[in-house]
Amino acid sequence: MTGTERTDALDLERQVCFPLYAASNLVNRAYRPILSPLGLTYPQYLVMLVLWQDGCRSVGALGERLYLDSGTLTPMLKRLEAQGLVRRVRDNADERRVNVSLTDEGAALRERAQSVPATMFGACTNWQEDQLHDLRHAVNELIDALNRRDEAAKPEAVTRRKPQAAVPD
Amino acid sequence: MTGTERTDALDLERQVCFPLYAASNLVNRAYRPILSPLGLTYPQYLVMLVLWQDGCRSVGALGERLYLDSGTLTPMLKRLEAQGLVRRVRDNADERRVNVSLTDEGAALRERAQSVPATMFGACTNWQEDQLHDLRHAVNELIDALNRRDEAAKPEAVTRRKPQAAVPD
DNA sequence: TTGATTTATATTGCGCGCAATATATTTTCA
DNA sequence: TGAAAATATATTGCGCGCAATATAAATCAA
Repeated sequence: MTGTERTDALDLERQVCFPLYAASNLVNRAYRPILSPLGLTYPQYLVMLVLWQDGCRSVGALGERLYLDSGTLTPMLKRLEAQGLVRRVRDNADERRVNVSLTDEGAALRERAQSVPATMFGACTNWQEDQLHDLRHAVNELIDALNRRDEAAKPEAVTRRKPQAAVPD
Repeated sequence: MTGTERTDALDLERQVCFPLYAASNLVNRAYRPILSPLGLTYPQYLVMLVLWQDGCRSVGALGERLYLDSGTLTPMLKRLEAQGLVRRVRDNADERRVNVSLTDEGAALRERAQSVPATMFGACTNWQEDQLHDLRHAVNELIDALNRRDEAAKPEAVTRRKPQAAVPD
């Protein structure tokens, strides 16, 4: 109302993706001191979560779970291998694939990681379980929407990634 | 129930921060083809949003708005300067500061950016305004919670960044 | 079977993010 | 005033993310 011409659509406060971007950076920062004693970065921690949960997985399967491609995963997995946490072995049945599995040390690290979620959110006062639940739900719906948009954009070809649907709720 | 010992807290599906991380990556990817014709990356676009909205700002003030520090901003602002979109000038009153302002070209770019939000979310079918609103609200609450946690962690010193409260709703 | 296409991973180059550190300026206060 | 502390930005080094490209293996088609 002050007279200067302003188009609200470009106001930072109107953006939906900026809080997402900022929160992702803040989360990464918050995890760093918690994961550092385990020798892991946050993306590396996510890879370990998948392997602890699913066991041996190909590079492509890890990428589908985490929405990442080989350009990101290959160097990251090599670092985890150099640390002795995972093995990278060519698949005998299909020599194109590389199977990633846990070493004994990688599997053992799970015990030390048990306290990570509680450390992360235990210190986060004033934050209730159901709010986290709502947030997870809302973000997962955005992920679904972005994936549907990608599929709609190129209907005649397979999408670059074929991520499974975001986890329900 | 299958007998293998499993601790749910480390399941990927239980994580709150992973969808945030994945969504942030997907958003960055989705913005790329939209911003590429403008010669901007998504973080650069955010800087331009602040400058279009606030006008001339110091590096530190930009960092408070975007939750970034000089280690990220300085090289980014140099790239924007090399493109002729912004100016970086030492503050006469306080020679420690560097003020960042728009060039004519940078200010003019705003017109071409007007269509960016609609392009981003216009193609996103099945996604309602109020869902985006809820998402923004939920993520902003997490940002506030993480900031409160940081302040609580080191009460005797000023926090590394002093971000203003996340935008209300 | 062979040649073309598809699939899986690796490589290259670039732009973030950020901790740690360095440098220069300003403020504090003894 | 003058030394110490605080403040603002810059630099360094490293680990992502990802588009584009390369390479090799598997599949498909003629």
